[in-house]
Amino acid sequence: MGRTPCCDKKGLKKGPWTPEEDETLVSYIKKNGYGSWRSLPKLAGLLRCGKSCRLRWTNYLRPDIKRGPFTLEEEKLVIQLHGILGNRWAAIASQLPGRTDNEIKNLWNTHLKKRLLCMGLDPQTHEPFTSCGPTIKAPASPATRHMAQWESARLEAEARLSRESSLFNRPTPGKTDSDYFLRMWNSEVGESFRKFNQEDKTTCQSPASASQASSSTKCCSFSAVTADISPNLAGYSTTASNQNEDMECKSCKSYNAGSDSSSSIELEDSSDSTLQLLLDFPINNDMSFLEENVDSFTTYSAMQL
DNA sequence: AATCATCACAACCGCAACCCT
DNA sequence: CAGGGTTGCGGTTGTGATGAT
Repeated sequence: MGRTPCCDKKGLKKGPWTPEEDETLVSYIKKNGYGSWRSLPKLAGLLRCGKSCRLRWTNYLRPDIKRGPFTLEEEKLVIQLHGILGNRWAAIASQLPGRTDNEIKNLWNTHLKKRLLCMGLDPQTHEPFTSCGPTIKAPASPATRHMAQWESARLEAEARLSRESSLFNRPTPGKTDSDYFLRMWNSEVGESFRKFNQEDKTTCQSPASASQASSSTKCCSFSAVTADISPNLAGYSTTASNQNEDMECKSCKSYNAGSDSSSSIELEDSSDSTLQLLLDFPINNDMSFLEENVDSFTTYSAMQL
């Protein structure tokens, strides 16, 4: 139907790679780089299609691949980023050095998604389910939406930049979206955004004490992760645990087995999980001004209620 | 010990965006 | 500008490993 598969040529091998094939591919790329995936298999003497070679290299053979289980920090980051970016695995992977999009996708589908479901959270929206499906939540504050859009664009640009810089044997491409983003950031639009934040900071009061409410949680210790990401999620997990403290899904159990440091955690109360998510996000470049505005945004958010 | 179910992850497929001519 | 080729991405599948019965 329609498109013909790329590997339907007779003689091309499919399925798992052998150590010999790996060796051939690695030594060829080390020596010659990967100019064209299409022609690479022929030049390297592999009976594989270019697509298969590229996948094998990027997901398994690349020297900077970090193997082994994901750490708690990495899982936190994946959930944070998924909340912002959705199923854009490549963009998420660009923020986790040594991890591939495929690996993260697998992690999400086999572990994290189930854990969210187990906690009664919609894996797509990260919002609690109600008996009639996902909760319809009041829209985030304008500031939050604005920040989320910029953060999403920034991550995308960063992903592209890191991809481009990693292509050690490929010609430098022309103008890209990242160029565009950087131009935008330095343009009037970016300026107005920065100004907006600055004004917000000066006009808003100090953070309300509303964020002081805290409680401990006992249910799925997965909430150790979600608590850091979103107070809303953590708060919900507490509620869920009250409803059925003995109920713990397999996925959560396996998670608990790997982490026992989270039996009790501090939770904050906030109406805007997206805002908190962004504020929790590790920022170490010129977006650092966002951190400076934690107080004002928290207040702004509270004022929207 | 055998069988079945579930899990984990590597690999494949097809679409869409991008690039080049 | 159009069209064909190439690459990147996300969804899905296949299969070996592991656990449960």
